[in-house]
Amino acid sequence: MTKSEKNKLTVRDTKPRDREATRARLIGAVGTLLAREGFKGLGVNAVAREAGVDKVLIYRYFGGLSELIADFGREGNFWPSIKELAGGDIEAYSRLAVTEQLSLLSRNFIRAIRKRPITQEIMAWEMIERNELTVELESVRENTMMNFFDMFFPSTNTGPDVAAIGAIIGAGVSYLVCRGRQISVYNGVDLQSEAGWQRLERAIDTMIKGLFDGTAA
Amino acid sequence: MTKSEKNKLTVRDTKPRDREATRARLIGAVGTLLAREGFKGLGVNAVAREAGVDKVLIYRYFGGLSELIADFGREGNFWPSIKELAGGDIEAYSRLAVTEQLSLLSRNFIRAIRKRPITQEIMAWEMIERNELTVELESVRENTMMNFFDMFFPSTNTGPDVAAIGAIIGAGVSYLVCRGRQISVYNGVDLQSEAGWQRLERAIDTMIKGLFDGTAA
DNA sequence: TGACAATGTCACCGATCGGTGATATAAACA
DNA sequence: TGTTTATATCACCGATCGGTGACATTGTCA
Repeated sequence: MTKSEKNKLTVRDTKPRDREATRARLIGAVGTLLAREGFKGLGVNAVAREAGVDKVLIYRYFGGLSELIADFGREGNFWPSIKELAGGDIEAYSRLAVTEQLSLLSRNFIRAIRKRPITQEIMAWEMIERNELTVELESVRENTMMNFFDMFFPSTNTGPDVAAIGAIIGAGVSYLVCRGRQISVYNGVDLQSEAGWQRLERAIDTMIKGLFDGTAA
Repeated sequence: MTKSEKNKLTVRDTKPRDREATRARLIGAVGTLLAREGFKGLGVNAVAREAGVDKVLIYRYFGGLSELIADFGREGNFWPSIKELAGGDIEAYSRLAVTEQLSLLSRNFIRAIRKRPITQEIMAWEMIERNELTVELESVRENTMMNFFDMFFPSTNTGPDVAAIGAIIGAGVSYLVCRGRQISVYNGVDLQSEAGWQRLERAIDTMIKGLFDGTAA
């Protein structure tokens, strides 16, 4: 007896027929898989297997894996908001001195990135290829960061180039957080201990403090 | 007539029998493929195809793709030496003031990384997985950077934490260089123009200058 | 010359990939 | 009740992957 013949005789046990629930299962599976395996094993077969659903439903309900991933990207809170970066109270933040603002921004940014493993995975994958998730994160990030800097540190012709400095520090933090997933020491700093990250926070504070002391305007 | 039978009748045109040349072709193919396609398409089939050689020779001569990649890693000049980072003349570098030393280090580091596309590719891939190439680069980098900082900026209990600051800036530069391969703007800074990189160099100089001005020792 | 090792080519294996057509089942509706 | 439609499952396709065994060719050495 072939499998086809057997199929016609046996009774299939099917999932409850609920399109929305199935869609949700698939979207959830993308997140689970991304957190557990990373981007590398994110294919139609793997996602369907993880969701406990047939892969053809990915094509039927989303059009393909790209669109499914795009839907997943739209649902997530993958990048900190302006409010989160400001520490929760934008009004209070705006009344701080510039050095305190930058210092607090760095601290909040570090915490925001460190507690988002999926964001770390996406940032790592941004280095390799562009897909629906990475372009989504790219645009959200660029908009958020630009709005934040325009709002609190409008560019002037005098004084330090705060945007460029923010780029260096933001990029450095992003790199070190992602890197800390694989190695423990970078340039002698422990990336996997709280002590190491406090060291980095203090170093950033030192740099920020120096910017507006002494000679600079 | 089956292919096997046909094989026995036809005369194969073979490559010159030169083990070392074939090894070199394979190692070279890894570099070519890495530069053109990146890590993603780096498999036994692709490498053998690129080298114009049968893939079984990868196993016979190297034991596998891992060992081949490791051999490739050992041959390359993927990370700048202390001398290159110091600007070519270690003696002259050691006589500079600390701020000039750090400023020059940053500038040389940026140039060293920007002109090494394969190093960029490896750094990007370090975020995703650890393999023979990434661990090779990791250890070379950590040793070089640590030796450099121990040699010129021995850690003290007073003054700024130069190692941590170097980690932030080095990581930031690494991130931005790799990122510039995919996108053009990060936090408002153009990563694909010389003007953008000059902006970043100036921003780094500003930060370094502030460290030893004013209050800090 | 003949035996043997080194070098290179080829066919094939099982696994996995993205993708699709046919079919079974349940729910909705006439 | 019978028909239709949406939902879910399965078998299968061709391509590619890493990996291996069989075989052809060349060079070496006794």
